[in-house]
Amino acid sequence: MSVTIKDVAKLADVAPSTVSRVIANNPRISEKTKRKVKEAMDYLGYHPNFNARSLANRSTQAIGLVMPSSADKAFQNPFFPEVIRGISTIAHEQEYALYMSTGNTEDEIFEGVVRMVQGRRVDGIVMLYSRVDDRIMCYLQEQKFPFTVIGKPFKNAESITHIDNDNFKAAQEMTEYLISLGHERIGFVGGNLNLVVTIDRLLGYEKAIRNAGLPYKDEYIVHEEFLKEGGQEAVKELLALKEPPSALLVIDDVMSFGVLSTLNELGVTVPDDISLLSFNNVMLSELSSPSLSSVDINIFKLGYEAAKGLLECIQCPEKEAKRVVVPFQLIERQTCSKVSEK
Amino acid sequence: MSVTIKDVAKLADVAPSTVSRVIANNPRISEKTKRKVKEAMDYLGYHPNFNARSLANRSTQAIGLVMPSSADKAFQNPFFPEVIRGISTIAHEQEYALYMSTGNTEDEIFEGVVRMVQGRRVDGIVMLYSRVDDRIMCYLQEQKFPFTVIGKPFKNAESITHIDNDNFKAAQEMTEYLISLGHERIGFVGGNLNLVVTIDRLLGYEKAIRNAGLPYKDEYIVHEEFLKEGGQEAVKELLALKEPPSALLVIDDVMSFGVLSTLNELGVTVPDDISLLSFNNVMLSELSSPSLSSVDINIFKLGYEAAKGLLECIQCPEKEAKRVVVPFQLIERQTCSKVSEK
DNA sequence: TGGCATAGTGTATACGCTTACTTTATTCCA
DNA sequence: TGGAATAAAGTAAGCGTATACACTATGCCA
Repeated sequence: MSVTIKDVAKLADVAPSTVSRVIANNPRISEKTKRKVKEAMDYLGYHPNFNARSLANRSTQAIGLVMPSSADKAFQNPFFPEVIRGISTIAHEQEYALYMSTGNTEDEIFEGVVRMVQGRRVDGIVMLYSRVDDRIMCYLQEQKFPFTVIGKPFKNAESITHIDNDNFKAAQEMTEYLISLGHERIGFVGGNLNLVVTIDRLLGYEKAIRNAGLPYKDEYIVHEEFLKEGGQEAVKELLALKEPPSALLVIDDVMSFGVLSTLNELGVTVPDDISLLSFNNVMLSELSSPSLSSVDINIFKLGYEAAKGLLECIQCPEKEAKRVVVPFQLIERQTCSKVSEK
Repeated sequence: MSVTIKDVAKLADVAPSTVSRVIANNPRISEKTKRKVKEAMDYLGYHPNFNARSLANRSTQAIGLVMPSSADKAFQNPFFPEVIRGISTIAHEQEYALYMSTGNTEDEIFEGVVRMVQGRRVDGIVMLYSRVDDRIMCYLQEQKFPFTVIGKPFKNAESITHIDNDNFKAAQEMTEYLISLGHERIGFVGGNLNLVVTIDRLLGYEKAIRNAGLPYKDEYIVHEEFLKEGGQEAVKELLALKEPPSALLVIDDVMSFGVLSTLNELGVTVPDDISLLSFNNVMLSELSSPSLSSVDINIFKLGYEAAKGLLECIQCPEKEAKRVVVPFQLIERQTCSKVSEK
């Protein structure tokens, strides 16, 4: 059917193994033969069959991506395209292909991962999120299958290569920044509490609040999905407090969009009535009005480093797990201002 | 190393071929043997090796997704996660895996596709976009490789299975809708003119304008990337006209975000000063303020049907190409109003 | 000139699975 | 009871590539 190594060998008048060595650019083959074989390959339009190669090789030249449930609203977050861009950049450099696994339920995703791993479809996996008590991560560890995580693993973080921002520090510094603007009542709008990133940022927030000697109030802490319905309630509750916050630290730009929209409907002006500071600096964050002040967490680099780390794991399995910390940077736009004197 | 069909065969005391037939659920195997073999499989934790299977089988149980250049801003459009959700739903149902191909340049993408196809990594491909004179599509046709397209192929549309909205009609109806609100000066903010969808919608817009006996003015037509920088200029130009439009038909919600933001900065109020109507109804479109009136093009279904069509192509290659039209629906929110009397 | 490195190629087997073909066991009817 | 028909399982040959090992030719030195 399609042209194989044997066809090339016949045409170039060499043995199949020689052709194989030419493909692998084996130094034991003379330049002359290499040229001859390459001509034959071009002439026939030969392309190696990856499946055969994988079988003989025990390597697939593919890496798997594990995304959150596609039913989850988070799936639509522009974070993912950007992180994938980072991953695919290095994957391309090293001629690795990308395999995707998603599903509507957690079970579906798990099942997909098992198929990837056991079926030897990929050489390693990048987890695009880190949640508390993740079944998939446990499974991968049990199987001793190479993987890296974007975010901090909930447990065994020392033994798992992971790429993360220092979310604790970031949240702390950002809270301090808000405090430096004169805000004393700062709310925290978080997302899914099962995500480690939520926890880290909340802790950083708490640290800054306590360091500054401000009261840490539970009613200032709110966790919601970013969608309008949920967010609306949360924001209303916050504003209905006797002493409503004058600034909000929001865990994600998309969530900020929702918050912004709700505030707008309620007739609250940002940043005059309330300041807003969020994380991620996704491409859209400059498109809202007012445009979002946001912490650039360098999503591209998170992806790039995660894939790079994974390829290292694959190539030298005995290498030690490491933690890569990607720097963050505040991008000031229009949603933060000094607290207004009343 | 890992457990193979032979190990299972040995344990179950049958021949490897029998095990293989049990996996394929071949009716020629008695129920008794099936049970015995399945027990052995469970006991050993057996999972078939996909590569070996692909090789023997000449089928991979995987489909490839071709996305636009990741350098392209369009890559970040929430359209893609949603379309992928549709694809992955049916892929999961039929136990197909998803392969992704992206790259920073068109060449990289092309190369990736060639590797997918020639390397037999996938059984078929879904093109997630349709552009004018697309090299990849030509290549796939030449190779007679199964593929489907989301959007309308620029040429040979009859011979390529594709899933599309009736974008011409949609744009026409939406323009008519704006006209019915009393608007006579309607601008069109398009995106990349290399995309077939842009062309179709522009033509629909033109049709409606002409049908209504309104003047079709080139200066009302603008094409920009959705990012702030570009969009800003375009919008400013439109508003600087002697007779600026009172309504804008925008090709994409994300672009609308940019437009909205620019208008805001310019002190133009939506929808009082100018109405805005866009396409796609991505999840974010309700999160802007005012929330976007948008045409729901049923992105999920586009993905679902594209994958379904592809699987049909793969399973019966002689089947004829077909066109699937996914219905659209206007979602009225807050960005359109009757033209204000002056 | 014989022997021995060394470079360059070829041979043959394995990777794990599918499947056409064969063989064996069972049933059933004349 | 013999033999055809059928059901069930086994044998073995690939699928396309990689690679350990074997082999040949050449050059070099003693």
